[in-house]
Amino acid sequence: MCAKDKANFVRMSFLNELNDAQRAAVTHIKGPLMVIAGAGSGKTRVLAYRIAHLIQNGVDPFQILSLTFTNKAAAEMKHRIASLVGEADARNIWMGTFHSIFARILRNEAERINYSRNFTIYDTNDAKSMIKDVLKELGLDDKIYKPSNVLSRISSCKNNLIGPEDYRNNIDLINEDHMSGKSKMVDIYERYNNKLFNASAMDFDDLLFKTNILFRDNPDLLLKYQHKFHYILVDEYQDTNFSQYLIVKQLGKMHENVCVVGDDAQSIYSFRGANIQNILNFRRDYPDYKMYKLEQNYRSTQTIVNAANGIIAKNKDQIKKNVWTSNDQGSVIGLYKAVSDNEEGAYVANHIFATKKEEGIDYNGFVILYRTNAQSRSFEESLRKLNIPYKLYGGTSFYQRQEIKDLIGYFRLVANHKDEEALKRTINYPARGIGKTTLEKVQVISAERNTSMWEVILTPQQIGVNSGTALKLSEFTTMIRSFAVGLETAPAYEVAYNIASSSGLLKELYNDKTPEGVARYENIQELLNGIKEFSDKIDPANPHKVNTLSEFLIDVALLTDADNEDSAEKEKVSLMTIHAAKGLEFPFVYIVGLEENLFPSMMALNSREELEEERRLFYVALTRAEKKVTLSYATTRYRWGQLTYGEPSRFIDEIDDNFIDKKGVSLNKPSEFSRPKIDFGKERQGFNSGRVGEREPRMLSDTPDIPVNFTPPVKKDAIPSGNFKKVDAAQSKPAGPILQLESGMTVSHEKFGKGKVLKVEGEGADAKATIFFPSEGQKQLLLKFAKLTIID
DNA sequence: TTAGGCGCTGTTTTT
DNA sequence: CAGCGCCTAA
Repeated sequence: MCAKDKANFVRMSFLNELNDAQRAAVTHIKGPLMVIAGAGSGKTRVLAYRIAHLIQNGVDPFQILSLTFTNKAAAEMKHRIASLVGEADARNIWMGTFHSIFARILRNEAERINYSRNFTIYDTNDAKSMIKDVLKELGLDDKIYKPSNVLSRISSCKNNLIGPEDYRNNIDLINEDHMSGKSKMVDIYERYNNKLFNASAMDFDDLLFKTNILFRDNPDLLLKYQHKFHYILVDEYQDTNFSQYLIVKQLGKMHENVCVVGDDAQSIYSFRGANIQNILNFRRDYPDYKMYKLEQNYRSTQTIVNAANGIIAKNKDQIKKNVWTSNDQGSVIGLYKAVSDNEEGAYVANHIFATKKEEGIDYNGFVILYRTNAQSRSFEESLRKLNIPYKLYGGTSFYQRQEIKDLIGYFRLVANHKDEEALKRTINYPARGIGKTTLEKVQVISAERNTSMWEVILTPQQIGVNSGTALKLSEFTTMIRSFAVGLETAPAYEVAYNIASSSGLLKELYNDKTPEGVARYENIQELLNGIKEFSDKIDPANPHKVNTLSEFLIDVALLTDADNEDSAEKEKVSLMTIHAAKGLEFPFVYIVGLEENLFPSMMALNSREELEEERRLFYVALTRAEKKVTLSYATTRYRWGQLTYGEPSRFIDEIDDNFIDKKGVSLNKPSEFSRPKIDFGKERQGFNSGRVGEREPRMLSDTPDIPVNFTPPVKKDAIPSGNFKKVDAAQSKPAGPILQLESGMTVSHEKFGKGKVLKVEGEGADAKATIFFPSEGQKQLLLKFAKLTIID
């Protein structure tokens, strides 16, 4: 078979793998199209095949712009396309997240918007820190103007392309601020933007905002990119915001070969400005668009598909579609009620261990999904106890760690001297006697002169510090400048290593022999190793090219450690938030922490819209599963260091009884779903002293034997939590004796004094008594918490 | 100027 | 519980 025939053969065979709707979407070449793709309906496959199909029909990969939601999705897509059309073509497609693609374009065209191509991308922490500085400069109270609130308001403005000027002219916004007592909001916004500019920095939203500005103010450039991108594809279209929508619209104007793929039922990013409206806008902008609906689910069992359909049907806002599957019925959804967050962790870990054995499937087939990152701890601990390897996605990512940010701070400052957040971070770490006082002076002067801090410390004599400090400042600027040698020309690792060691940072960490210090040193080594790898990588198309630190820095702010796929794909259980799981699939899915106020989140109970988004999130979670879903919740949980009581999530009850097995729960606790509410208001102090959970009976019928001398692989990515002591302490502390009370007894309570027992219910750990205290009235107390003594 | 201790306060999801 | 800002001692 010659190459051409082979290509034809491949094409024929991959088109045959598609169903009618999929094939129609893939082979639709010219003109706008929208693909509404139900969960598990082969959306990624359609996108990948469509791109492959375009290339096979003579489209130059350089003319294809494919926008994905995460870097990971982009990498996966490239991989798939490479297997269809070959590595060389796949590499040349413009594929990535909105943020990374347009950061790249902004760097290339930086001078058009008065920026240097070395601009820094500020992450959320940098941005918040800058907001705090703005508040200080304006003399505003950060209790009223909470930095995170301010930032999210600014962010939503930017996502809707409302700049400070527009804000000032927008009566509604100004009124809103006035009503809420935050009339200075617009001043903060303006000054914040100004400071970003002085620091030669952009926040995440700026990357999109400034792209719009760039295209608005430079028609020639817009034309250039319109010409360039003959074909545009947008994944997860339901999660794009207005700013992104407009970029796509502008770029697509010339060829109108715009393909958007999405599912309104999986829209879970409205907090980030995502707007369903964009789907309607698309219809308006391209009246002759074609729509394809992918409704056959290939991923999940009938049980899962039907349960998920039932859930989403409870939402009012949605595009009607009929997701179905011809897969097996499969097993019912499991439900487990745990008495504590730790016990929930133990149950899930044990269940995974047992299921793996039973099904002969490896650990990659399992995922634990939770609503908030903070929930990961109990699962990590339980998995470690069973020596089950796991990988934690999200959370405090590698790049967010203090020591990593410190070193990258140096890199950033070297590349962009104006980077104020980097300067603040590095100027006195390691300590060089440039303290708070000096820094404040510098900040005040730079604000007065409307310039960067770097500019100010270049001439330290002018800022009224003593000569010793002035000397230290000029030593610092000299050092930073010396680091810049080779930034654009030498291999990244050489420059990076020199900075790490000459700045004194490496030594500082090396000298710290505490366990945390050692871990930090190792993390720095890991970063340096990563840079070494980057340096050594050879581009086959350009083998003599040097990979510089400047290039390494370009995308570092946009990386999350989910993108650092482990080189060796060792088998591991995945732990992540539901948001992070979007687009992924696993045979066995555990959705945990299904409690009111946690999932749905307490923050989302104020409106129908918010609750519906939580419900879509639950829908996304369910539809990640291929074979089996297991739900769990805990009746008690530590939140913010406090023991709290939870009720089962409403979402559990929203699942049709045919698809869920509630036996495990009702056997333990017949009255669970109608458990009387207990007012714990006054007893709270009492609860703090007692710890629950750890010593509860496990209630597991299938608890596997735990291998005693299983040697755990040392896992770098299994993040040391350093928090084991506390758990162990809690475990070894025996539970207070549970008194055998009977009604009629007189007892004494630490806080409430003497009281008379009226009623005793339940047994063991769950026993509770109704007691009448003359001073307090009638109380219901759980005996395992209440410190009671029997008087007679 | 720095380090360390104390008390206060939020409590979601992410590029 | 964590991360912070504020205070004090050296």
